[in-house]
Amino acid sequence: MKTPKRYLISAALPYANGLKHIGHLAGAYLPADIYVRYLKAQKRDVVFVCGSDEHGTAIPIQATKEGTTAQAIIDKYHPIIEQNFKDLGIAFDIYHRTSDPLHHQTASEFFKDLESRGDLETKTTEQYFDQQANTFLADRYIKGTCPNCSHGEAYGDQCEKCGKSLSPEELINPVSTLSGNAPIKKETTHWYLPLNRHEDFLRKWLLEQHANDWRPAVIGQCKSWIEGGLQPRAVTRDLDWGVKVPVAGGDGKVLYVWFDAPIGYISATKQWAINNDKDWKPYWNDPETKLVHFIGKDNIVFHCIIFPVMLKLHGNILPENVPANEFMNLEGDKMSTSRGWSIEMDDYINKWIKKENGGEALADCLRFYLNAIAPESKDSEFTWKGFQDAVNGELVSIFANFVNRTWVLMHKLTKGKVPKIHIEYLDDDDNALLLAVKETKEKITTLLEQYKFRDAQFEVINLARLGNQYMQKKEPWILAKNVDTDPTAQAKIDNCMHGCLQLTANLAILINPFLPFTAKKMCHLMKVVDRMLEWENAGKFDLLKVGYSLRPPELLFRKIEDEEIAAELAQLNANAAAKKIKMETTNTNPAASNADQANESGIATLKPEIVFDDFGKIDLRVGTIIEAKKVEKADKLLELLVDLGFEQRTILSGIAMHFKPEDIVGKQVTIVANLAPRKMRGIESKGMILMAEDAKGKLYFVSPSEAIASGSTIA
RNA sequence: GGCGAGGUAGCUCAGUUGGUUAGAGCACAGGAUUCAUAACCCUGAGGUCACGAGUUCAAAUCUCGUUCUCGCUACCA
Repeated sequence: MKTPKRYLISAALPYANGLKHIGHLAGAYLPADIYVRYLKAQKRDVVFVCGSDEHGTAIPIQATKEGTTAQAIIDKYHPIIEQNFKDLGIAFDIYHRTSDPLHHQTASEFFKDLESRGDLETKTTEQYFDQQANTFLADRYIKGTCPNCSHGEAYGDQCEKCGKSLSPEELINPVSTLSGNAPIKKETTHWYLPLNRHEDFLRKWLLEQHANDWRPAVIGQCKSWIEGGLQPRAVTRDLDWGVKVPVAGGDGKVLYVWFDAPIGYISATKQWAINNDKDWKPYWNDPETKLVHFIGKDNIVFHCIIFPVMLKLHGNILPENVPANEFMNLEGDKMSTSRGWSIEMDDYINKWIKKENGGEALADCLRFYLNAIAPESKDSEFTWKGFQDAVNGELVSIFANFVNRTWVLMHKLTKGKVPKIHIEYLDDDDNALLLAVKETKEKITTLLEQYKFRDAQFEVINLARLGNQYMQKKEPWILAKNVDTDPTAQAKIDNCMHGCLQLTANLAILINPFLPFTAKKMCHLMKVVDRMLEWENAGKFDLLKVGYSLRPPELLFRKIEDEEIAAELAQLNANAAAKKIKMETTNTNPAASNADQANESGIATLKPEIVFDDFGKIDLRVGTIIEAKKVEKADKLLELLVDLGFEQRTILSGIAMHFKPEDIVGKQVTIVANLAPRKMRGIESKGMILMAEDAKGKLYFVSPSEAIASGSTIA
């Protein structure tokens, strides 16, 4: 394979609305960092970009909630996240932010370019509008009951309780978070990216060219999208937080956050170029540049479908690969910051690294374990016990112990110096060791080029294991007892120690992409400069010069104690319990903890007052369910035949998860009889059945207290 | 409901185009050793490859069906 002229490596822009957890780290940042460190050791021309994603609707919402400004929020989290990455050895060449003027300018120009060439369409649709606040409501500004889990405070784009992605239309009882009023629908015009125009391109590029060299999950997901029929996607929103739409008619509108965020990779590159007096253009325009996006699986569609279309239209290069990782779970459950079930990078840093017995070594311990269980092909699971086992059992016992016993022996048996080689006593074991180092280097190189970081790291540990075996076989501590009687003993000791020392130097080079702090410390022990860590030096056995005296032994890592693990587990459970109580007391479902006062804070904010005439428009009737069956290909819909006395109608209701069809036949219910018909799943529904819902999401029919004639009016 | 990815030893995972007794690490058991952070080294035990059919001389691998987990997506008037 031809070596690319240069590389542009990106890691997903973290959203600057809070702390990021180790799942994020394992998903995108750590693999990206390993790859970049490897490339740099290969002396390749590479730029590693990242930055805070600071737009989107969640941030101003959060600001309102916390009584502060959007700017204050991003100004709070941007530096923390940036520092967290630094503390964990994630070495971006630039950590930029999308609120920077340079980014606004870059994103603006990008949009204008596409718009001027007719690559965007405009479309007028109805969107939720808050009359009191006189503004359109972005997804995040609408709250309501989650249709999936019945959580009372789901947002228009996602329910934070069950994590389901939503659209505002799906919410039950939508309410504006600005005024507390129910929103109305109003027309608005937006720009769209017509993905449907690029189906052929995507098919060819993804499904033909990259069918075999991209990860199956990535290709599978893309295929699913393409086969499902590509739709134009809105690229603007009615909002005032973000990059202003820079063309006529764009007043009061900003670029949709997903449109502007990936452009952040480009503006970050520009900023890097300015800082380093370089030209950014080849990194995004020259086909000889290899572009790789590191992301989590939730980002696949944006990076593999939408952004590539944007790049193609704008005349940029396309990603060579998008090695998306799956998710990392924690102790048997999904990681979630809002539920308190996660390990924040910031917490880990404060608890483990910035402690007396911590330090950079503990950063490498986390890197080691996260990479060892990286969810490269399927979801994986972080357990504190697993962390302890991996660190104590492999990193300390195999790797660090080899280095330590080498150092101790070297000081005991060869005066703390690199001994000379006695060629006449070299044997097959010595040759095998050298050969193994060379082979391992090749293996690791191949694995890294294939984004198989977990396997690559395993090979390094294996090489250290081989070192232990080599030393065990040579037994220099036994030979040392015979130095006086056996004239060859010292020579054999020298050869063994020489081999072990050169192996250590090689281990430092090979472990460097994964555990940079450790590699640095090993350089310190060996008294060599960092340049020794260049990849081309791996496989050489003359890295440490004969006669050179090295530093006294020093442990690379400490062991993780049982009590520390127990404390973390206790903390995790305490956090989750605390968050749970908080959620239950602050959200709309007090009944979960106090069933007697179910309406303490109300299921939803009271809707705005209406006049009697408004009410009079609604024709409520008593109906009797005479038939009920499940709608095919729908999980939640029941098709009901309801007798209204004067006629029988088909009414669809989303209650299939709560009631079995046979159990509700004969039930009398309240019907909105004059609601406009609506087609769902191909069946027309003429009316609506009223349901009451309790705090736990359980549904109840609203029925007359005694049997009454079907069709009776309700007022 | 549709689509995608998974289900392999107690745990975490490998298994290339179907080819002898299905691999590794951890954990476990036994042995050996003491230079080393009770570390290392050797040996061992362990799996109906989710389940059921089919294709084949031969299936963890290919086909179909069933089932479970995760993700995306549709349905809630």
